Amino acid sequence: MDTINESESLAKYAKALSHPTRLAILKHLENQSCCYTADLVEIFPLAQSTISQHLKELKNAGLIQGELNPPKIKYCINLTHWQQAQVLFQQFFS
Amino acid sequence: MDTINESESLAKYAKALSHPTRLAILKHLENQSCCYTADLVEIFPLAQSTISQHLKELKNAGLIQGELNPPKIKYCINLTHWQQAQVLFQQFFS
DNA sequence: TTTACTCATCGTAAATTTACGATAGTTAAT
DNA sequence: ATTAACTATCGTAAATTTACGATGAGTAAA
Repeated sequence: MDTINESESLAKYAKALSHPTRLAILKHLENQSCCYTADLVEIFPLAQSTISQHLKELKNAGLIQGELNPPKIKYCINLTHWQQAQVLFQQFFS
Repeated sequence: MDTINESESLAKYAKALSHPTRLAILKHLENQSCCYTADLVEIFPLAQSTISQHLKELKNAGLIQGELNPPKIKYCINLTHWQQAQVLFQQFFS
């Protein structure tokens, strides 16, 4: 990956991490490994649609992935991109 | 620092890093150690006011600091907060 | 004091983000 | 086929972000 794309990817990941709710969702996914939207709606004082929106952004950034488990959707961390983000932040700060 | 403040700090740092221009500014400061606003205006195809705005956000996030060097202002990385951010991201991804 | 230089701030417009309630879609069970 | 459960999407309003040009503030030199 060239420098330009690295920078764009890093900005993309940083944006995904730039909201406390999304950080908390990721933190929760780290502990639980996976969870459903409804679990998060119970935890956070936010509407279901708002949680869904945050999940969508995390998914678009590549940090999580949704696995169909009808009628639920099980969200997990996307380890590949997660580790890529880890490396990019690490490189950036070193 | 407790978990709540850590999360807020991390979100704040992530937000500062969430724009490619700001990433590039920080990258440049890493290499040059310091620079002036005018230097950045020459490098980036953006108005001076826009650069100044990005610098203000980086300063508010604590990642850089401005040192008066009249009539210029020399911007440098704030090593204390920089390292704090580094640790927070590192902790988050581990 | 005037001029020149550097940078911040103001005012503003367009785009994006964040939140909500309401609605639609999907699948399993009845 | 209907219903129930779970989640995404739509529509929308308020807030924030990003960009610009214009203006203002501060200092050094003439």
